[in-house]
Amino acid sequence: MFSRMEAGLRERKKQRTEATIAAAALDLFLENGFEETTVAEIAEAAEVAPRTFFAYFPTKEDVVFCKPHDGGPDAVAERLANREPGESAVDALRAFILTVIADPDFNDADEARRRKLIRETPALAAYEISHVTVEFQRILAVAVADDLGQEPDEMAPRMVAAAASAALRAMVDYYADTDAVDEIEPLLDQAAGFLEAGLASLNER
Amino acid sequence: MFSRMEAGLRERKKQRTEATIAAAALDLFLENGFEETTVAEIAEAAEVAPRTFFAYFPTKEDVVFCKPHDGGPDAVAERLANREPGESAVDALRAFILTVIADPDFNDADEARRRKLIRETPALAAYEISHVTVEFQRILAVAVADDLGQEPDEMAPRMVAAAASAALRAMVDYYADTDAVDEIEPLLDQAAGFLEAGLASLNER
DNA sequence: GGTCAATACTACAGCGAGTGCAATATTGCA
DNA sequence: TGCAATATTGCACTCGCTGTAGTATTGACC
Repeated sequence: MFSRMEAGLRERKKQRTEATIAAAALDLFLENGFEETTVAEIAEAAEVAPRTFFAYFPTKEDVVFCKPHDGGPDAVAERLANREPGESAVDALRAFILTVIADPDFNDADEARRRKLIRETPALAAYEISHVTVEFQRILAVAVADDLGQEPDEMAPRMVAAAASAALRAMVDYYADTDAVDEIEPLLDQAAGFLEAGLASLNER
Repeated sequence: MFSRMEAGLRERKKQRTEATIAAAALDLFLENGFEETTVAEIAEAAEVAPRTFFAYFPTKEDVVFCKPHDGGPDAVAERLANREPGESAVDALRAFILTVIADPDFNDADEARRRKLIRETPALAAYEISHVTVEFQRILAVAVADDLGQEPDEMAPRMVAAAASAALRAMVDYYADTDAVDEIEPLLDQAAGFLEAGLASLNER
């Protein structure tokens, strides 16, 4: 009755079903491609009715972005919110990214293939850029606004957050394109320096 | 026979049909919303068969982005390519934007409603961000690479281009949100300053 | 252990976007 | 006028996704 049951059988089974569907979907996507895989096929592989897929995931795209790992929005937000008083938002972000890419989960082979799939599938790239990125910008804007002593909905924080988000994305893409001929840390330093310098210019007014 | 006929009757009629479909679509979108409007309805309004719609536009979204006006990709590319030797890419971009927003076409009421529709329709915003923006970044990267004496596919130009694109988008969104309580020119100056300062930091290495 | 309500699952019917294909109408040119 | 190119259409189909209503499972309480 109380909704605060630690883990009812029902709840656990739902989670297992969700995980099964997600795993089946990812397998098929990686094997045959995202567009080439049909929801009916995923359902069959997961041994559920096609209709059930949509009880767990609102769209076919969502199943690729349901992972709570690799520094989801909440993790960044927390790291930025709890940063040391002297630490700038950009520094905190830089530090956070370093911890994320050092995480074994991030360097996992399946995780790498998943990111590759997203990058190479227009529909997934579009989804990520217009869902994940927007949320990311909102979080960044809050931290930057704090640094600047402004509100998050003012021009400067939003602009810096947008630029930072785009710069990081460009960095990741570059890293992926060049297949790690460069190390990522200097790239990150460049990006951080770029942002800090821009921020300083905004502060000078 | 030669494809260099100035304007065959056939060609002109095709253009007219395309314009008719686009106009009918825009009208319906603005009246009833993008999602609420069906391709069948558009076709009916334009007096063509539903199938014909897809002979002119690959998707329902494309019909919103077929305008050659408001500084399409080619116009920016040309302005950046033909800039004065002393003029930086960011300066040229800044100047270009000023001419665009001064253009009567840009301040046209229908054009404003079209941009509003795009901003407020998730599917259209996603389309724009993942088609228009990507192209825009490519163009910017070329110009920035020129300034930096690097290749367009290197890290710094791509990052700056991505940041610039995002910063400008943030600026436009801010401008739209606040409904022009601020003037746009100071905002543009802020954005340009931000980018120049960041660029300088990349150059110092 | 049996009963009952909540809820997870499923089948079915249907909508809208988008495509391939073959038939038909229109157009430009000889 | 007649012919070839091409524009337009109708049709049948796939796929993502939704509403609805019926069935099965589950957990709590007796």
